[in-house]
Amino acid sequence: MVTITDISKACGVSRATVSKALNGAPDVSQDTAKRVRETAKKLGYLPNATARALKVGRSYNIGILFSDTTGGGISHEYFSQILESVKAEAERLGYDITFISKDLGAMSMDYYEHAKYRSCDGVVIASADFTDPAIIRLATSEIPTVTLDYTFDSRTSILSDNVKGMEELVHFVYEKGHRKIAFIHGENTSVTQKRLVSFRKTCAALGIEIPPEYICPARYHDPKSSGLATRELLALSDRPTCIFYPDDLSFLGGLSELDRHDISIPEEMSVVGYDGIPLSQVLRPKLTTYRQGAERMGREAARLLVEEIESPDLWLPQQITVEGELLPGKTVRDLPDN
Amino acid sequence: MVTITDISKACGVSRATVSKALNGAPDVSQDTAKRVRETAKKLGYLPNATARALKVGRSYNIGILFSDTTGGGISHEYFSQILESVKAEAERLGYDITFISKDLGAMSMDYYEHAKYRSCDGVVIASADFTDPAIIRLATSEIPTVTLDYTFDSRTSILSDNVKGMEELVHFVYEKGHRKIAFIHGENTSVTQKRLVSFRKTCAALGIEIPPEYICPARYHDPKSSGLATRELLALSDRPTCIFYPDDLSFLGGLSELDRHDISIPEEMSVVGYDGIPLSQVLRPKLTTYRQGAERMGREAARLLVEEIESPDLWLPQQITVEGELLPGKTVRDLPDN
DNA sequence: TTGTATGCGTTATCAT
DNA sequence: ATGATAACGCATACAA
Repeated sequence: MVTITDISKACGVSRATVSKALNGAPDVSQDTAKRVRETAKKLGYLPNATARALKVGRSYNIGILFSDTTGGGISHEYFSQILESVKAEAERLGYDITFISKDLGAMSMDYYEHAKYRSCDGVVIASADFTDPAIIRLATSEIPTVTLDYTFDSRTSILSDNVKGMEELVHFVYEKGHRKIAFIHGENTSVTQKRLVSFRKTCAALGIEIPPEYICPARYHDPKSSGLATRELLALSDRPTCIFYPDDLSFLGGLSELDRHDISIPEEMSVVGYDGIPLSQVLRPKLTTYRQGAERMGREAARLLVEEIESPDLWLPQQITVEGELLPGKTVRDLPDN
Repeated sequence: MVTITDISKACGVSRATVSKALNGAPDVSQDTAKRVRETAKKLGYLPNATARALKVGRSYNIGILFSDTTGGGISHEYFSQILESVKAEAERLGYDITFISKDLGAMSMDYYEHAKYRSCDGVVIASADFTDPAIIRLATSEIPTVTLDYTFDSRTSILSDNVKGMEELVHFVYEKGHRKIAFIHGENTSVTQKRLVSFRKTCAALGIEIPPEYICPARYHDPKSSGLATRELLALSDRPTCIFYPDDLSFLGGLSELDRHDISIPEEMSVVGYDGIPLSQVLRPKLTTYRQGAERMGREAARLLVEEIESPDLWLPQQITVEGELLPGKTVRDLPDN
């Protein structure tokens, strides 16, 4: 391994001077600076991020946290898109990405400890159970964090615009003539609350009354539970004409159930998803859904985290809301009357 | 930050003793060991991976490389599954995962330099253009590497069993009575070569003759190019009865094209994919395809890499082939005669 | 069994 | 403009 010592010997200057020259310090002559840079290149010198981190107390390394509890793992397209955009933006800003998890090998540590252990300059919490004490510990620690789809006090967060998304979807199906709309929702999280309230509020504003049995609980990214909810909805004496699913993947559970009852989409039942993952637009008929701005969310998360890391004195927590886009699809039928 | 110095003061012993006690060295009394561990816990001590890495020359950090050139990005399900399993196994063994890329911030470096810069103990090359000089440099360097779906000389690699996969698919459609089988293949890589040769060999063994115009070039994970290839196949005077696609995603391009010609699957055209990503089993009709053992591939890659890192003297390069599984699906029609 | 001393590669402070 | 020195936190060879 080539170190600054090697360069200093080759150039006949001290290690301090080499370090300065390499970092563009002003108090070194043009001559030596040039000579140092050239020999560094010639010898194939690479800075050692580990040594530098130890010395300067900054690792230029940010953690990213995906806990798998709610099916929010990396392989879900929404999250893999976020991962990809966080990674791209962080790298653009000179930071590497490392995964933060519980229990590394034999050592048992929680998220906070893992992040400290690796000297992460900050952490993006991309998918997690925000009631988990380990998550709370990290998010309320001295380590800069940015959360996605959840806000901690005095912390930066990036929020998908669930209120607007739900509004647009409800308006869309309303325009098509639907008045009997059922809503299958995910676990009780802040995201769910926002969507549910927005759903109710928009319906109320449009003068639609939603009977309680039209609101069914299920779990995110779990087709099976949405299938069960669908079955219950189909058993009602007064069936809805349109069903909202917690997310695109969950709709697949509903799809199987509707198949089993020989109910065709959208002729006999209209359906709506959420997320707008690529899969949804490949189904036939194309799913009517709302695409979340995952790419931009990841980018903003990385950008704001690095801002906080690099200018802590100028930093203020902020909540950024990222709008999505309605994908009309073909799964909502035009109702003749109403 | 709590360091071993803090513990040594609190316990009234030297830092060396603390270090030994914490690492379970034999030459420290039960008493002090216990006292040290307890105060460490009480003070909330966490080892500093950076300092340790600098000292011992091991970072317990492995790099993972996804270059996006062939659509092999993280958000493709095959690769996100690999990422997830590499991560899980590495963490089980006490290693963290860092992404390796080109060009970190202002610094321009290649993959090898990035890995050195971060002191990675090894790198898993999961998806890459293996003709890229930067990849070759990394894979032939002194850094331990494991490659997926490509073999470098005297290096460990994990290979999906493309020969067997293609064999099984050809036999499957042969049993269904198909004799006129077209094959759309991806870019010219070693994977493509294996699949193509296996396709030809299996057909020959079954006594099927494949006219040259039944073999069409396209690109992996690029529905558009497979759509074009499909169009050409449909324009032939003697159409095939079954089309093999380079991968499940590419099949979607063929699907659009078949739609445009009002050709129904499988009644008027049978089709076969490759990869067996979850998406393929959600399509209707379910796609006939071959699922690669992505989860196991990632696990083996991490396991063998760590073996090489930890026991370089006992290490020998090896090629591990991971079998997949045929998913019958519903897109291959039973031909009445033949 | 415990402690002293040293160095990993780098940067920062302070002389020169 | 340059260099000597120390320090970041840790682990280890060696002395006590």
